[in-house]
Amino acid sequence: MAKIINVIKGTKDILPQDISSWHKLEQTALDVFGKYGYKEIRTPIFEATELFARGVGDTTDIVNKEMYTFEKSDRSLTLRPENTAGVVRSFIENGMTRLSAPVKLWYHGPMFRYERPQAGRQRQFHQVGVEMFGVKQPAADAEVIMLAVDYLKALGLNDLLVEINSLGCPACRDTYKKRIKEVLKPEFENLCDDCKNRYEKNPLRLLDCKVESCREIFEKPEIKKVIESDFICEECAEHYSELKSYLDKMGIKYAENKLLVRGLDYYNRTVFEIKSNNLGSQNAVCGGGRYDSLVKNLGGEDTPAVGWAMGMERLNSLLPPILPEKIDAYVVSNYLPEAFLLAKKLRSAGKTVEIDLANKKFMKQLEKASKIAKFALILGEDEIKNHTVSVKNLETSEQNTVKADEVAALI
RNA sequence: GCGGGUGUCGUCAAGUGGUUAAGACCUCGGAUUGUGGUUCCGAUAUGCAUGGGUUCGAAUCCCAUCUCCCGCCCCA
Repeated sequence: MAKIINVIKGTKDILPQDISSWHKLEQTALDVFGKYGYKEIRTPIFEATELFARGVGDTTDIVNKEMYTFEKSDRSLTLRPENTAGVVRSFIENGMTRLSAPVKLWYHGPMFRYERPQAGRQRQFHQVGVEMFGVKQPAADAEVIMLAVDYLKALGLNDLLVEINSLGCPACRDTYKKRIKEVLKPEFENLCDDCKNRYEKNPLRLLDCKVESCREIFEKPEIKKVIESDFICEECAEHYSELKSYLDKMGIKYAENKLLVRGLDYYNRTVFEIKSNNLGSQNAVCGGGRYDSLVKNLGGEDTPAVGWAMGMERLNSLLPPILPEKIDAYVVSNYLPEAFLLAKKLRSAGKTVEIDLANKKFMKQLEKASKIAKFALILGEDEIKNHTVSVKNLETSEQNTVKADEVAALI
């Protein structure tokens, strides 16, 4: 035998026995998002590399080490590692700025990141997400979070934790970063390697380091004071508290998490995650936030926006498995032309029908029928002669011989 | 990218240096050429992730590579 070829590391087949859950995720998205006025958008799976460098941020891990990038005719192209940049690109390019705000879009599809695979993390994975453009008020943040919770509820997922935080605007965040860096400067040499790296790249990330020695440093009073200070400016604080009051009024439970930072550069003000305890260490099913400067940074008109994405594989692993359903009927016959005609008629009437195509023995056909179908439709010499079909209920073993036209009504 | 574990049929597995690699499920065939789902009989790994090595002898020991899993980093 020839050597077999395996799937690429970090990718997976979605097999027929698992496809129903995927349909459920997609159908529920269509239903729930539709009710909020979201329209589906499908953008290409690869884009100009520059889109992600400028959109996601060229200091992020995603852009720095996780992208599948290739050259073609002097152009650098990249398999999308996430879809916000692509949707924003399309929003700008197709003049959606001119549409009456808010513009509400949703998508689902494969994303690609070159990471070490483990539970809940693949190199090709799928996301479903929403983006809302044109509303700067915190009501938009609230609705988008509400939508996420609604979607999860519609899937039967209630036992999840919503965490929120505000990163402030670029101005107040920069001040905060500077103060953190200042107060930590004398301790720099004592930080772990990861933290030294974060110190330069993303000081906000320093705060949730798990290394003991770092934790001790952050516990020092003068440092703790800076870390825990409310750095965000008045306007941002108001935006944040308004969001919280909406969530309170809607009965959406959430926890505030000051350490919630998120790794994509484009977020400002609201960020949030939805977590599960049943996912191992990759415990976030949903992540998102506000990104008011992204449209402008990508060459569009200054347009506020907010959105989120969920990992569909992670959602799937939280969903109970869907058992395969039996088909309506299996035609048991060694008279193929007649069997084809019967099946065709029933399929037109909306039934799911299969036929034995291999001319197997009667008993084998019936055995097969009992495994996969609710009814066996026996079509033998006698039945054909009399234009009848013997309809056998495979659960109750009841059997009736009826006119061929009457079969559809019985199954 | 770093650290730890793992890998025997389509699936779940026994086997820890000595001749033909248990068993179960699934699949297929027969008992059973018009009545199934129960039962009974039979078939199915010249091979143990892959490639080397040690040995008279390797699924079993050693080395390398790969996979998947777990943790870190990061993220959905």
